[in-house]
Amino acid sequence: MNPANDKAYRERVYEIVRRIPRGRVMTYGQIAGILGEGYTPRTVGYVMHAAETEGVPWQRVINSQGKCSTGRMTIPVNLQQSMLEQEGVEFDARGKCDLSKYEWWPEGFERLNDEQFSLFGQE
DNA sequence: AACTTGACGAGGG
DNA sequence: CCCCTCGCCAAGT
Repeated sequence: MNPANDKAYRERVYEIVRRIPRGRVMTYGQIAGILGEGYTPRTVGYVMHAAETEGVPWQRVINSQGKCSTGRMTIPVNLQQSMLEQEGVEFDARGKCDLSKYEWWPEGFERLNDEQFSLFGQE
């Protein structure tokens, strides 16, 4: 099966992203780690392409260095960064934010198996 | 089918 | 802290 073409595959990523609180962020690798099997930081990044149209707060997902890496694509880095700044996330002059301060972990879900995922969607 | 290019990340120098 | 290499895996050419 082709992960990126599988709706359920993408939904797992979005399900997590939708839960990131305002003013907090998660990294691609972190999400891949939580989902486990079949997910890698790269595929999570790829799935985020379509996030804009899926109604998820895509701006809250950044790279492991605390920077926005949208620059090479259609979305300008400054847009993502300014959206986050509007939520209260502070960046230094080099465009990096303090992950130890803003990184968010969904409570109790350091790693998800199938059973946990079904619970994850419910409040 | 080969080859390049990413919204990535860890590790070494 | 910056730069490079390598592993990763899907897409575009």
